[in-house]
Amino acid sequence: MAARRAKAASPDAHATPPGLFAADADAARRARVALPVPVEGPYDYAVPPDMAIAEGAIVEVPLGSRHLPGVVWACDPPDSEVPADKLKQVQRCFDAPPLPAVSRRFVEWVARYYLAPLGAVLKMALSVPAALAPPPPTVAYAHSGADPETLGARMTAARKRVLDVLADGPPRTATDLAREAGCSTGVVKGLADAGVLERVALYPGAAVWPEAVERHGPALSGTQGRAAEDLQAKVRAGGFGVTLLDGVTGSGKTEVYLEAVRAALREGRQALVLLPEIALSAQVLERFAARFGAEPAVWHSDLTTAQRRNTWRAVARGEAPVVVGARSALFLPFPDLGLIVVDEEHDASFKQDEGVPYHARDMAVVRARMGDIPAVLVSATPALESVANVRAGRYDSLHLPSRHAGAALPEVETVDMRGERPPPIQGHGTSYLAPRLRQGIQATLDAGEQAMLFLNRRGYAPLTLCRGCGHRLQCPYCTAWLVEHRLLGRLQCHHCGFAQPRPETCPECGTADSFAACGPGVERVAEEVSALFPAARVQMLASDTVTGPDAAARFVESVRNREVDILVGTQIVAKGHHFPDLTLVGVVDADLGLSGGDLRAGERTYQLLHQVAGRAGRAERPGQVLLQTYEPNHEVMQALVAHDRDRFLDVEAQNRREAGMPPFARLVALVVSGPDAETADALARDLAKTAPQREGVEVLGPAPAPLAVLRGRYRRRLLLRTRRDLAPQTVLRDWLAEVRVPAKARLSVDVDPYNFL
DNA sequence: CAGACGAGGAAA
DNA sequence: TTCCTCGTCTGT
Repeated sequence: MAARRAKAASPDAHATPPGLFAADADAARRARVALPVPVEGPYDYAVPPDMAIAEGAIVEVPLGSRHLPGVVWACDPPDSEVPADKLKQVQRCFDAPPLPAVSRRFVEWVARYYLAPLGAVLKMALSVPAALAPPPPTVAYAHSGADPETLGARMTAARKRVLDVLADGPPRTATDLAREAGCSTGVVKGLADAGVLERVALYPGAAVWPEAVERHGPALSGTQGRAAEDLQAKVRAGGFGVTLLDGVTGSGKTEVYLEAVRAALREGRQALVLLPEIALSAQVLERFAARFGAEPAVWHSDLTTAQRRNTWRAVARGEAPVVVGARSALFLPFPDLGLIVVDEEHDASFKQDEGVPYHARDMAVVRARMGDIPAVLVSATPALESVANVRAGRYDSLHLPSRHAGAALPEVETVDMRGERPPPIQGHGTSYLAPRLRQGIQATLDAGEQAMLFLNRRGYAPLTLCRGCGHRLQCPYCTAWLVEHRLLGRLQCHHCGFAQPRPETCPECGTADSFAACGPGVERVAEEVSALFPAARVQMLASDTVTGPDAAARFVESVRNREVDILVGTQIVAKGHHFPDLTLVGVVDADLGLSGGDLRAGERTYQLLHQVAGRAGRAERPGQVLLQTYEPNHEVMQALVAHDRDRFLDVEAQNRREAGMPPFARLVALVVSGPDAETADALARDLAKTAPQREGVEVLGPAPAPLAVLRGRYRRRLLLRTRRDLAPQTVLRDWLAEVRVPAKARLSVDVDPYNFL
């Protein structure tokens, strides 16, 4: 209130630009500051009289006993209820670019949509505390523009070389110039002292590459060219719109969207390309670099602090034209973003599982809408959500046919495991490879080609049981079996990280040496393959055996160089590596992803197996794919065999519509957890009792979560389902306002859940 | 989130 | 009694 009066009393208050304080306001000015901590809303602070501040400014404020960075959300908020004597003072304003208005509105929108505290979302946008202090600029040297002769500067051969080197290029450091000119740094410094060169501040950051815009990529085919032109036109015109760019591997979709990126650069605007975290390999980045002639700025979870700081600041200053990043790149402070591309848009890893559970593909669309710019979603196997949006006319679509017109499609067959039980191998025991798959591998080896076996299950065996009493080795903290990892010599829980060595005796009946490994993991399949094909070189690959990008790159090299005959791997072999001599792909258990209560089980299995199948054969060499399944008539298998994605999507859409499931309805998952079953049950019951009752809204559950105990906490699930045209957030807010969550219990809310555990 | 604070257990 | 761990609370 005091602030409002002060402003009204100021004679030229009306002349103050919106978002700025009246310069001469003598009463206490207030700033409403959003903090990167999960408090419900922004807090108000007093602004010292001599401090200049505007909305979006990043400031330092005290909170409790510590000092935190925060973002000015509003200047002199008219509705402040906090009494003036409670206000603490803004300490200082960081010398960093302000958080752009679009970013602020975006943060706010994400928080409201996912029912997350504003601060929890802001934290993602302020993830780089070190970036707030200006980095010490590097000193670089540029032509001062003065004529050496008028300055009376001596012109030695070395000095001449430095000037020549500098003539065709940007300012550089003394070290760089000296190296290029083949002299000592003293020469460069001498020129600067003489006034021929001037010292300029060079901010470390992502490369700026003006020439990239004009660099031409490979020639595009007719369809590709038309698609590229369509996207470029959208980028040039600006304005919000979403386009689904859909085409199989080898259809040139990357080249097409890079043309759109180029158009954004030509407009002088920034472009963001989102990729699933694991796809951000050196390989992919090299491809971008090759295409643009310079490294794009990169953003993912394992950057060093220095890289993070440099990239964040470069983006904020508008100096990073292209950012290639994982989902969190969405929260970078782009001042003038002109395009967002989401590659592999169907990939489930775009949904964040912990913290604020946002979906980066969906939020990319929201970010595009707020920035009034186009978004492009790219995939060979688009998500049903995206396809439904195209069919409903909300998104445009561009389809790219395969460059090799069907020739590259591998032949996909099912191996019916009901009829083709794998016979045990002499002296080895259970087998997981049917005779037909074994023959296929043999034929591939005979032809001098490579084979790959895919099983999306790490370790040796998913279950270990006692032959004496039937006891199953379980995680002490989770409702889950311990997975044997024979290479590591221990049993692991894949949910909480618990690990123990394999016990000597059964903890239940005490029998020694009584354990039996049940079911296959990649390690076990690799073992079997080695026994079946002793002459072949077998390589096993799983996320826990390949550590870091270096190991991955070395591995790719070894397969390319024909140092491996048979490759056995999990998920990580599915992603786009091109192995020209790999002609057979065997899927050990194609049904693996289909069980369980996941509404997208079929869709995901299709996407994964499609991607794996795409590893077989390339261009001139036809590939073969064998799917071992107990359900050869399942629509997923049928669609893969017939290469009929659209029919699969039709069936899947029909099923979802009939079941009243997304994308034809909205879901919010509520997971209740507590230290014991009673606490969890009590809260779940309370929630059920107060469940909203109205048209188009439905509450399913409570039911024990599939992982009924996780990390020692007991879990119950409820599911809120609303009609597509209703906002579940409002319903949920009203509902949750009625329920008191006891201190030791927790309630987590997941809007648009993808994880049904 | 991170620090401050208080309850309850083990060591002394 | 003290010290420490763990869990709960609070922040303008």
